[in-house]
Amino acid sequence: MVARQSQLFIPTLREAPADAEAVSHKLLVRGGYIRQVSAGVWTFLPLGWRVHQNVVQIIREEMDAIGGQEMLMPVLTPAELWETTGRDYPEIFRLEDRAGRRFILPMTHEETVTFHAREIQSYRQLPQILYHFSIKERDEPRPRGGLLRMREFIMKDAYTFDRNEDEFARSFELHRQAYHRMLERLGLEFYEVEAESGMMGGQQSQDFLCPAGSGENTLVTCEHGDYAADLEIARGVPRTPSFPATEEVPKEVATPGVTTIESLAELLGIDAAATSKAMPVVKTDGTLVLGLVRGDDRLAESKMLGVLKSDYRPATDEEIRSAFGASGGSLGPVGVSVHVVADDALREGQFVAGANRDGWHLLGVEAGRDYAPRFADIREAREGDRCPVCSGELRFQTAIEVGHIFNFGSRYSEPLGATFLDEDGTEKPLIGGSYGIGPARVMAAVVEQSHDGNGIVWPKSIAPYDVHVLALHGGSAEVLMRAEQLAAALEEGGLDVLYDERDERPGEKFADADLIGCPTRIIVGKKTLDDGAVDVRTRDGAIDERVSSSEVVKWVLQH
RNA sequence: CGGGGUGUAGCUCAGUCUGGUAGAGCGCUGCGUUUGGGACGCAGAGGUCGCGGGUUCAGAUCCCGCCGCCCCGACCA
Repeated sequence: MVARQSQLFIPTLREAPADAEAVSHKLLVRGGYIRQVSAGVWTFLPLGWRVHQNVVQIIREEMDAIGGQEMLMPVLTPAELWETTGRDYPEIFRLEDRAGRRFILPMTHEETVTFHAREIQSYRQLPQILYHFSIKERDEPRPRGGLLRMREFIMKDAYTFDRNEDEFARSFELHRQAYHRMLERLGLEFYEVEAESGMMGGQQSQDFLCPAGSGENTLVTCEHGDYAADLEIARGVPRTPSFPATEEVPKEVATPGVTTIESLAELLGIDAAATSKAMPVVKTDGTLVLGLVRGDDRLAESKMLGVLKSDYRPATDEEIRSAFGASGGSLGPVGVSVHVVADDALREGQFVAGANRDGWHLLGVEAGRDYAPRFADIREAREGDRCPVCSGELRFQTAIEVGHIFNFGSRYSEPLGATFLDEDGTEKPLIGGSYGIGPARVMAAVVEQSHDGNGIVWPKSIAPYDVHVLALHGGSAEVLMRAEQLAAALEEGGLDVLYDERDERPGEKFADADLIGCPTRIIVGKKTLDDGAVDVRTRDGAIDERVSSSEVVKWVLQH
């Protein structure tokens, strides 16, 4: 049935809501796609739900194509299930039923799916690919940017179960390829990057990032296209510092009142890159570790997390004082008893370092000679770095993480006792993987990448309607009749048609059509009625031409 | 959780400093004119000024407390 715009709930807005910042947030609200109910909680209005469903369908088709089996797991989940695996995150919503039984609203379904996977008995039943589209609840400390970070959202999460890591690698590869296919069909520019594995220490963990005007990730790519990574783990090659004269042994220099790299470099008249910066941190087990990076670099927290294999926090002033005998601005690696993790950039050359004595620094401090660190890549890549593969220039872009796939091994199957009997007769835990993608974030990413000053430019694959027919009737019954006939004929041809027969002025209809952003627009008005034609134009502006009424359906189907 | 901002009509906002009848534009309803890029005229509807307490003859406005929302940071399987 043709969708008659006068009867639909498409509340378009002339102005963007005052609290919107991201383009996708503004345009989706203005276009009548979504509305906010509370912080991070959104309703998909009819138009928005159509797009969401289109995204879902593409994901579903690609999942089914690799043998995925769709199912549905519940939101309401007994708390014990999560207690068994020891996942205890602050962003989990908790609740009780009337009898005091405790439940959680899960943020993901590893526990539940593994609970079911206990019914897998034999290697003969492997591998398995199970997935569902379900609502996730996360008590996010700070939701933001419309659909970019929500507290309640729908995610497609898939789970694989395999006999061993080799078999798992095949399941993982299937998903990688499926993700590439779905994102291509969704019309997104995306990069698959190695993801931060953090505390969970997944062996394989890939993120799918879409460059966008807004987003929470920073995508680092090489100008030559041979390197892409999330900033959190990106490796960049920093410039070579210009070093001052070398010293036979570290030489003390008075630096009264100097506690920042800027003032240190200025006082000594040297390159900030020829200094080092000490960051004392304390691991969960209470051990103090000194992180050391070049003066012009920043410590990359997730890299440090990977190196220490433990959560950590900055040391307090008291801890610093008792371990180094000096305060924060004067710390260095020479003569200290704590473990030193030095960034790879400090391997070669002599650097200025704190002397562990307030108001003093050391010139000519050389790793290996003056202190024995453990070297690691712990610096955050930054503008001006060169590509680690080809030395090309690195680019930094804001990006949206739309998907994440990773290996969770036996992280859940062991505690939940999901084992199977292998060919050799031994009982083994299932090897699992998780594969998530958020249709709402996909929508936001598409809008971020595909819009103009007037509104959204939907790709054909997920547009709410294929064709937007505008009847510029101005009271003319004949124009209305012709437009209706055309809309019906297009539907007949298998297209989804949004038919604007509202009693509005042309300018308003054009503006709304631009905002809503259907790929093809057909304008029926008095102007073209006489020569039995209509005006057809594509939302991306590529085509704008007059087509004879009898040819329109064919035209649209062919373009 | 720290920092900043904000809350007045459906939307965007003025009014708050300096207390005294609650406003504008857009939108909405009716009638008329108009009709290929957000028209015009006339007549109308619509607000416990986020919530609670206090000061005052009088509070949108001053004071105290709370809440919502936005941005930056922390956090983010």
